[in-house]
Amino acid sequence: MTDGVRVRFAPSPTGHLHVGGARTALFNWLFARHHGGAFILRIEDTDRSRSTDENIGLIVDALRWLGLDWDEGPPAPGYRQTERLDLYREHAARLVAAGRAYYCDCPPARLEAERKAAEARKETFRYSGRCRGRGLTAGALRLGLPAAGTTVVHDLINGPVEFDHRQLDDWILVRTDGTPTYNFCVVVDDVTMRISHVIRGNDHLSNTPKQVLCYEALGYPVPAFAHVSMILGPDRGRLSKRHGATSVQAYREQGVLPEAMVNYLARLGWSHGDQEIFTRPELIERFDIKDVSASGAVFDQTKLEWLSHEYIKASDGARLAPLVRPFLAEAGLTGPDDARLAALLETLRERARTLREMVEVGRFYFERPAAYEDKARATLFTPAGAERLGILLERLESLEPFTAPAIEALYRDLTAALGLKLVDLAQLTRLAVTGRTASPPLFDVLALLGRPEVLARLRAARAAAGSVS
RNA sequence: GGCCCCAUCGUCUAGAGGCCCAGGACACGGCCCUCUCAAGGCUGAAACACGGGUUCGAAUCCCGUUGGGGCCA
Repeated sequence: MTDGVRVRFAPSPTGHLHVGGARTALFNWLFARHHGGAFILRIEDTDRSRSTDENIGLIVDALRWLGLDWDEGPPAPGYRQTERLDLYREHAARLVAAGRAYYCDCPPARLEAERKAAEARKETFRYSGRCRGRGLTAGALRLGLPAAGTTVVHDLINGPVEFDHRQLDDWILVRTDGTPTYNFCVVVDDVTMRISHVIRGNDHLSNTPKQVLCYEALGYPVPAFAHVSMILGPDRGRLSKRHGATSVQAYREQGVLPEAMVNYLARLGWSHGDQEIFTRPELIERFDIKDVSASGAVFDQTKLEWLSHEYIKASDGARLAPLVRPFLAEAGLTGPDDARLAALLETLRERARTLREMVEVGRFYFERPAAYEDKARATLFTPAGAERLGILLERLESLEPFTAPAIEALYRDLTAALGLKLVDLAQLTRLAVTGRTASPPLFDVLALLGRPEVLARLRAARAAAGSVS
């Protein structure tokens, strides 16, 4: 039955969209699209102190940037837990009525003391269940679990995982103050949204048996589960801020292309033979939750940047131009019109891993060099260098047409006439025009810059070379 | 501490008992190309955590150990 697939991504809006969350969202989305099912976005904002509307906006933006569209969810009403409190209350009441849940008035201080005592005896603390059957009508609501037996979670990634009921507490569904707990909300939400497959982080696997028991107590069918491994930092610990950028937004700001991010995240813990690069349709077609790895994966920014580079190389200047604009502005630069910008970017795409790098590498296109690389300046801007710049200035002034092939011919002729190597004049010119020793092919750069600009830069360089000596 | 998950090159992974003295990719080294830097081509180094089983045969199955992660607190 592949037609009833309904999956969800349920972030807590307590911050940016984390790459781990993004990957979970992606796997859900791919699963839904592969099976022609529905992808639902739900906001788990019961932690009001840390959940903000601003964060919801951030997460929504990040998902949109990644191209993960949802079939149900915000801005439509009813997809935020704070809007669903009645549902939780209603289901809690049903469990009480069915005798599957009971109230407990054990003071937290006493439970805490028992916990400490158990710890001192090196034992595992488990709530005793002493309030069960007392017929209380107030307090914390607990789900009565079977005292013996096991619950098996049939996980699509990890296989069957068995949990012994003796290890499980009668867990709290609703706190004494009336607020439902996270795990209970999740069950009620998944049930009422008719979720068929729960694809989420590995960190929820341990809570799953309790949830399964809750589904059963409620008389609902249990969905299929797939627990995706966590994303790790270089030290194999949970990926956190101290490892560097962890939010999707941060990579977006670095100028990583969204399709690269998606491709990278997809390949992190999932694979399809030896294939590394996937188009979105390929991803949808080939994705199978069963092929997702059960082990944790280290986030490798270098590989992400390699993919970003691959996608940048594959994009033409016209596509890149609008994407680069914000990065130009950020660098305090103003670019030319789209057509011209596109032409410039053509020479940059093989040399930049990110959009931001593109601006750095091509900076000279947008402003005259503010300085020359020191070392090169010392060896190239010599009296002889100044003289050669003078000759170049003179020749270039009358060159017709001012195109890359013509410029190259001029350089080759002149090089031979002066008994030099092409590299000698090329590097001298490169430094003069770009301020650096590395750039896109020189003759293309000169042609793109145009004669007036080239001459102006050569003159400035000649002056600088003259002042050195 | 108890329970749960995980374990192939530095990293992401292929591998579902013989095709593997382990393949691909990133990163790294070398060579080629070349006006520089890239890109590209070729090439090199680099792994089955350990110990027991099962089997004619194990990276692949089982058990244990170690290590890492998670949940409960």
